[in-house]
Amino acid sequence: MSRPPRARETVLDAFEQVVRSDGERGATMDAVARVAGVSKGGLLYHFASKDALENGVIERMEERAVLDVEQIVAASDGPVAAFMRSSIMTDSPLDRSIIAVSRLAQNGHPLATDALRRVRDMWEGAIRPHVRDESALQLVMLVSDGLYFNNALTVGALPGPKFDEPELAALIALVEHSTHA
Amino acid sequence: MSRPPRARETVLDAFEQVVRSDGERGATMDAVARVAGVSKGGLLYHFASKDALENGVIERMEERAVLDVEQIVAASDGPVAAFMRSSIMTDSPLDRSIIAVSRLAQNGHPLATDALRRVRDMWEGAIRPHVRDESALQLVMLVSDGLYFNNALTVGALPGPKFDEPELAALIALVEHSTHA
DNA sequence: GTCTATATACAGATAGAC
DNA sequence: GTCTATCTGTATATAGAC
Repeated sequence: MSRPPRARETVLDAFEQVVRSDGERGATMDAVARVAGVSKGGLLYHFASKDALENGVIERMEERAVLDVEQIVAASDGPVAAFMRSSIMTDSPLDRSIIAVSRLAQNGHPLATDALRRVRDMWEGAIRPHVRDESALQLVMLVSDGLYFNNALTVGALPGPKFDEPELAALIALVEHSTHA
Repeated sequence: MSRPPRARETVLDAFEQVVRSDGERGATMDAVARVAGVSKGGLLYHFASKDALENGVIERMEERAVLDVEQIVAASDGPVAAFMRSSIMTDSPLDRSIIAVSRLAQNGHPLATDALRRVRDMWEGAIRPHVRDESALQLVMLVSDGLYFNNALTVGALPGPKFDEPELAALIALVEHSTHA
C-alpha cells in the first residue's frame, strides 16, 4: 500500500467532489477531468476506464474507514461517542469518500454496496463490546446511518452540520444512556 | 386530486420498479416503457418528458406520505411504534415511492430533495408531541432514517426485512423507553 | 392512444501527436 | 504523462402513421 502518485489522488478527490455537488449522473469523465485540472486523455492515463475510477474511490474509502475504526476504538471519550461524532459530517476525507461510494451503491454498483457493508460490519464489531445487547447495538448503528443519510441526501453545497454542538452532545448522551453495557 | 388514468399509474409503478432494481441510471425511458408494457412513444404520450415522469413520481410520493402520517397519528399502539414500523421496508406503495424519490434526490433532483424534506418535517411534527424532548425526537427520526437508508442502499432484488419481528419489537421497545414523554 | 422511425446530444473510450 | 481529435454506443425527444 505504497503512496500512490499525487495526480491519482487529485483525480479521486475531483470525482468525489463532483459526485457530491452534482450527483453521480454529473460525474462524467469530462467533468471530473475539468475539476481535476487535466484533460480527458490525461485522466484516462491514470484510470483506464470509468469503472477503474469508481473502483479507485471505493478502495480508498475502505482504506480510510479502517483508519477511522482504529481511531474509534482508541478514543478517550469511548467508542460510542467517537463513532457518533465521526458519523456527523465534518467534510473529512472519509466523509467525502463515503458520500461518493453511497451514491455509487445507490446507482447499482455492486462493489460499492459490498464495501459499505464491510465497513458497516467493522464499525458494528468495534461498537458491540461497548453496548448492552443487540438492540442497543442496532440503535447506535441506525442513528449513525441516519446521520449519514441526512447529509448524503443533500446534493449541492455543503449543508453544514445539521446539529450544533449542544444538540449533538445531548443526543450522544441520550444514546449512551440508552445503550451502555 | 381526481383518480388519474390507470395507464399513468402503471407507468409510475414501472419507473419505481426499475429505479429500485437497476438504480436511477438504469431507469431509461426505454426500460420504463418495456416494464410498463408500452412503447416509448406510448409512454411519452402520458409523460411528455423524463422530467415530467420524475415529477409524477415525486408528487405521488408526497400524496402517499400524507396518508401515512394520518395513519401514524391515529395508530392504536402509539405514533412512535407505528412510525418505526412504517420505516421498516415492507414494500408498501409508500416504500417504493420513497426509494425512488431518494434515488432521484441523491442524483441531484432538487424537487425530490424538497419533497423528502417536507415529508420528514410532517413526520417530525407528528412524533414531537409523543417524545420527551428534542433529543428524543431526533433519536426517533434518525433511527427511522437509518432503517430506510439500509434498505435503500441495496439495489437489486428485495432484500427482505433486515429485522425479524422479535428484533424489531425489541428495538421499538428500547426507543420508546428512551424517548417517551 | 399507441405505435415506428428518426433527429439530436452526449457519454465513454481509442488513436496517436507532443 | 498529458494533450487533441475522433469513433461508437446509447439516451432523450420529435414526427407523423395508424
